[in-house]
Amino acid sequence: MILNEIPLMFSKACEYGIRATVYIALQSLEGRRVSVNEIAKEIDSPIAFTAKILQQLSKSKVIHSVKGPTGGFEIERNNMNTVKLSMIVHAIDGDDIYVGCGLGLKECNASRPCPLHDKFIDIRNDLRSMLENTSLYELATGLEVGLTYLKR
Amino acid sequence: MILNEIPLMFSKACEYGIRATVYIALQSLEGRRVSVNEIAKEIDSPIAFTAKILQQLSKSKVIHSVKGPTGGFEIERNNMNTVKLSMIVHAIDGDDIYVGCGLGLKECNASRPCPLHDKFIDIRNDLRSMLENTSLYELATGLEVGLTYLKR
DNA sequence: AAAATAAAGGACAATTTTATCCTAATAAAT
DNA sequence: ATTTATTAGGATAAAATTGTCCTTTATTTT
Repeated sequence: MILNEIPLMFSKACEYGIRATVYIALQSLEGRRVSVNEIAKEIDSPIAFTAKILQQLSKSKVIHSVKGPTGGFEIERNNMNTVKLSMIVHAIDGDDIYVGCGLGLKECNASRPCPLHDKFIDIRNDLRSMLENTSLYELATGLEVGLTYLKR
Repeated sequence: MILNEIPLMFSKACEYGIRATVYIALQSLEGRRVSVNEIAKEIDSPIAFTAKILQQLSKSKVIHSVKGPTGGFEIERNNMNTVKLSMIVHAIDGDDIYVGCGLGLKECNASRPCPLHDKFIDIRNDLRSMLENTSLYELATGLEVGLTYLKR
């Protein structure tokens, strides 16, 4: 009898956001613009909720949107290298990953640390550098080559 | 405008659970049994919610409870070495930290990985070994010596 | 035995996150 | 110009998590 089912690292919104963005990047590499409907189908996510997240990513300039027929979402080839995972996470989940205390203390720092402070710093730094060093291009090309998947 | 405020690693329940358990361990080292009321006050958590979490930890044998006057929660000195952080987390949040996919895919493994699979494995392994190797005794003594804090 | 104290547990309320639905705005195609 | 396809955005609903309250059970003290 467990109290919670916690997401591993990201919120559901962020999981969908990352998967959607990677899918958009992949299709943009082929010169295709994609609609919310297609995205939701291809990454197996709830359509309307995904639309909200894409709205947010569009406002944050992570992806680009075009209205009307032939419209949809896309990412410029150039941006795929500059857009890092950290930007997607930041746009949706904020920066708690960078600043929050693992035990939820408001004031937790080197001079007044929680019991896990030092141990968390190491793991968080690893997570942060992973997020900051992983580009959209890298993720999209892995998909393109058929090495990775976005569904199931 | 951010969609979510996600907890860094653990649910609120788990944060309270860890803080409470460390506090109980600290007091048990002094031979004191402590009540929910005292615990909630000392770790600055909601009383009734904390009581629920302690119930859960008691059922999972992480802590020991005694009813009636002079009752309360305690942890045997011996158990402080065998009880690792991982057990507390497991009792409250389950084992998603160990098994879940970072992008929320149901089927994500070496032969059918999500785009972040490999990168996540490294971080998760670090997190797991930290949780499995950190004993309650270690955390409690840090507090005892006044090096760490459970409030604010 | 009765009173008092503390955990256990059930019911429920508040908040947050996830998710849906509908209308408005925009822009292309006809 | 009208129709059509698509994103933007507001309102609201559902589900999960967090939090409270009250009653029951166990145990000690008087």
